[in-house]
Amino acid sequence: MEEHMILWRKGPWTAEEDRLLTEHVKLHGEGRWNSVTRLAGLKRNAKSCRLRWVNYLRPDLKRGKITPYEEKIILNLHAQWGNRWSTIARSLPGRTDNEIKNYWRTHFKKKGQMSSNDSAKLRARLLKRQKFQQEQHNQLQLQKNKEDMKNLLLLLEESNNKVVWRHQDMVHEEMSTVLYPIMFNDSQRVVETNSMYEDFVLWDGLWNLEDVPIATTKGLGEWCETEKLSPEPLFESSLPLFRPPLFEGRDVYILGAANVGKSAFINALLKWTLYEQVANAALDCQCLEVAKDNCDHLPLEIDEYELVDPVDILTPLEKLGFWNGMRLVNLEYSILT
DNA sequence: AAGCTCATCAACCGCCCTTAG
DNA sequence: TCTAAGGGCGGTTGATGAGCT
Repeated sequence: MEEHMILWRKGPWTAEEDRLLTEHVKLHGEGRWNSVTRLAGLKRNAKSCRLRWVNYLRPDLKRGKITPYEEKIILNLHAQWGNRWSTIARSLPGRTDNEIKNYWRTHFKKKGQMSSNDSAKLRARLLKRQKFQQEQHNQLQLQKNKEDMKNLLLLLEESNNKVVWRHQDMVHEEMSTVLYPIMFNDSQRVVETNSMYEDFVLWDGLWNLEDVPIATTKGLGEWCETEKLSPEPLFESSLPLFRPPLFEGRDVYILGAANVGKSAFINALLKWTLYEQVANAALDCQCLEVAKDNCDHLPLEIDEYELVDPVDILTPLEKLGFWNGMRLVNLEYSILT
């Protein structure tokens, strides 16, 4: 009854009001906002107090601009959840639903049709990612075989064995000899199994080999032995160190360095993993850490050093074709989980 | 310099859900 | 079971400042 007689203050909060509210919360904790007015001497209603605390005074709030990485999270989550701002905010510690909502409306809402297109693309991305993850899950049974293969690779590396490549003659010199590993010397092990074929379907979908604009003289389906990788030491200290990518909660990271040559990349892949595993790793991880240096092939803007969604790299690369994908070796990047 | 436009964001509003009595 | 209080959430408004003409 008494409350109806109170003229609640509205509008911007003063420093004194902030101080009173902060003191009150320190003493009594969050909640019971209706009592704030009485106990703290504020002429604000309960909702106003709660909002002020939640959106502005809370000590764990992150100040400053939304980072590109946060923006990508917002975009992805909005594609997934729509306008469920509080749900999105839970994935961004220190950011409030109000802040995210405002950011979205400011930066994306007005783009109208374009944003809906983006949203559709993002949904497609998410579906694609989910598909990859599902594929990966389905292929867990094959994991052991791949682990064996990896071990074999290590053995091969040590014994300087021959590697069989799938070769495509490339017009561009840069692309003339880079290959992706399929199988090993027959004497060691032929890994052209159904599972490998499925893996290639998967990989081919990622890089869209059929869309490679550069002519090849050998058929896409043609397998041939072409070259042996260099027996010299695989890595200098600054060269990339690839670790076996994911698989069910295992740490995944790929550390690269600037000016990494493609052979080093290939060797690294040979040393540690298969392409599709790298692809899955990239798609499965949260972000890539990308440095500006030597990433001019990246299909997105990089400011200094930042985290990006791997999909933002891989999806455009998919359109460029497999060989351009190899340019990833020129990046300094890491995959984090 | 003045006026206008636009972006930004704090704050408010109304609806809804949960919970306690 | 009903009701009111408390609180969460998404949509909207309005003040402010920066940039442009």
